[in-house]
Amino acid sequence: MDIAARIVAALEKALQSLGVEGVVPALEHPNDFAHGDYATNVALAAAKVAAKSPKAFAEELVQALGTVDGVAKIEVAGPGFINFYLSRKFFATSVADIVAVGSDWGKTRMLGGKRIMYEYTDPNPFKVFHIGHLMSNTVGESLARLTENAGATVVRANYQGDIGPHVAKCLWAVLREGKDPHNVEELGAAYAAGAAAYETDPVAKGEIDTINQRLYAGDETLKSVYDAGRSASLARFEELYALLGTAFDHYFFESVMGPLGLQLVAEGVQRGIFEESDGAVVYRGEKVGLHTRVFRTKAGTPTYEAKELGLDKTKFELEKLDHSVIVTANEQDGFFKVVLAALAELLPDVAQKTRHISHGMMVLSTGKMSSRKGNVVTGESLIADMRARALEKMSGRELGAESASIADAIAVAAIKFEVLKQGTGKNIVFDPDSSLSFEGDSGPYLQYSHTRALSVLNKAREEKITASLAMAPDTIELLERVLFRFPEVTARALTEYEPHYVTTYLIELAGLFNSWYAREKIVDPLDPHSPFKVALTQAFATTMKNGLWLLGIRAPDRM
RNA sequence: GGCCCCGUAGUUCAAUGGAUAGAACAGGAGACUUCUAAGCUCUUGAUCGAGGUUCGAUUCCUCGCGGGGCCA
Repeated sequence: MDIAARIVAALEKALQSLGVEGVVPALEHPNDFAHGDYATNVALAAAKVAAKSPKAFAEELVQALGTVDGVAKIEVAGPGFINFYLSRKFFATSVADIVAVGSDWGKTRMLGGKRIMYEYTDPNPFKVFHIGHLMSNTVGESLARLTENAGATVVRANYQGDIGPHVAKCLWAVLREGKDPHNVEELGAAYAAGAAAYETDPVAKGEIDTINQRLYAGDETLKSVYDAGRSASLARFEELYALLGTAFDHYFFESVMGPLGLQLVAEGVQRGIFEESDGAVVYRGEKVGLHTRVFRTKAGTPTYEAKELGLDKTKFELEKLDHSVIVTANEQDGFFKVVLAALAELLPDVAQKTRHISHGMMVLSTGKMSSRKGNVVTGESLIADMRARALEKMSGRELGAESASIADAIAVAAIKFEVLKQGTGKNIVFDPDSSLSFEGDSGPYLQYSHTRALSVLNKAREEKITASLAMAPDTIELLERVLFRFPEVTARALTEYEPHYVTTYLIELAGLFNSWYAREKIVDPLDPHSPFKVALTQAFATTMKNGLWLLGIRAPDRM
């Protein structure tokens, strides 16, 4: 039983002894360190039941509590809070645990034995990989790692739109303007041209619609140019996944899901779940408080909705999953509500285990990003910018052959941090001109703190000072008081699908470490506390490294 | 028009219904010639408006205003 559970158990017992029932004691970490390590408001909540003033009741409760192992002091404060101050011994033991557990520090068993699929990133071949995909990848990868951290087996999936109107728009321009389908940049330009023509030129619209039909029909004459464009796009995406630290287990494609979706739609029509309307097939979402969406067009082609049905089913046929999670931007919230409602009627067992998690959008400070307007910030260009700045900053240091790899890690860290520092659902206002920060609250700041700690540990080895908990100073550092909370943070981040709890935690931790580092000489042969300080540094480095891993950010040894 | 999300320092973000609303950036001041200055210390500055629920509201509810998104 961990310390929080011990305190809660003691509180429950004390409440019982005072004859108060039906009040569940909740523990929190006070905002202010002066208020202890844990606090409970249970006395405020129970005062009414006990018919006493909150403060008086809190005093009685503290009397009834007696002592709790690991707690040095219990105090009543403010309007009736009960504050718990943990003991020197507790923290020293905790630091020792972190050092001993190492890379497993922060892991839980919340999802032990479960098999969970995460689908995320979802870029479309024939279109560019833009910062929105970067965002989806960042959020999805972090959630996947948080899930693995809880003991589950995670299956990573990527769903890519290799058929549909966007492909037709691109191919139309490729054929017309003689673009090279092997060249990803030319494909991007072709898509922009096709999309623009589709809106403004009725003739072009007709031609594009025809190409779309031919693609669905498997027209052989389009095959070579289609295949070239598709593989060029996919190869380029693969380079990015490697850089970003994602390795997918499954790749799904819309071209495959189309026929499956049409089957499911046909089945749904027979069962009265879908209905025909004006030649198309729709699902009347109004019956469950939503809106109507089209699942099969008048022309008989499957819509995104139909393909999604096929995809959701396929996932469970392919893998024995306990849950399937789909991560997308929140512009798809409405889409998923309706599709999952239809799925709940069609395949209830699949729908019940499928969950859609959405994140905010990357919003440019200069206006909405659109490939037609040509103001798309691509994943590659953003990473390249950051990499150049990292290299510039590293120029004074001799990092040799590792430089390129370190610069990549820093670039990715800067971007991922920006995404993961805030609540998942919120939009990110991105200013392409003022580039991302390497200073203050930033990914590189976290990495830098970690490398500093490793530097200290290196020096400790040189000076032959080994980590030891024997001589802990009487003063308990704030760093210790925050380090032990790490598993609580990872658990909460997973439960709420909010990686930013990890991010803000790591920022606080790094600040405390850097402050302590500036104040104390850690490696000092003349200081009897030095072995303890080295252990504390080790505990910090371990926590930071594990925490960064959860965010999908590499922790280089040097930078 | 219908539905969904979001409004917190100048800016970008935090805050589990709790105690004095925290950081970072920008601005101002400073220390150190010691394990990486991508750092540290100090400092100026904020809950969109009106009601309601509650012992207590940035947080929950209603209405309004403002921004974003989705659907016809």
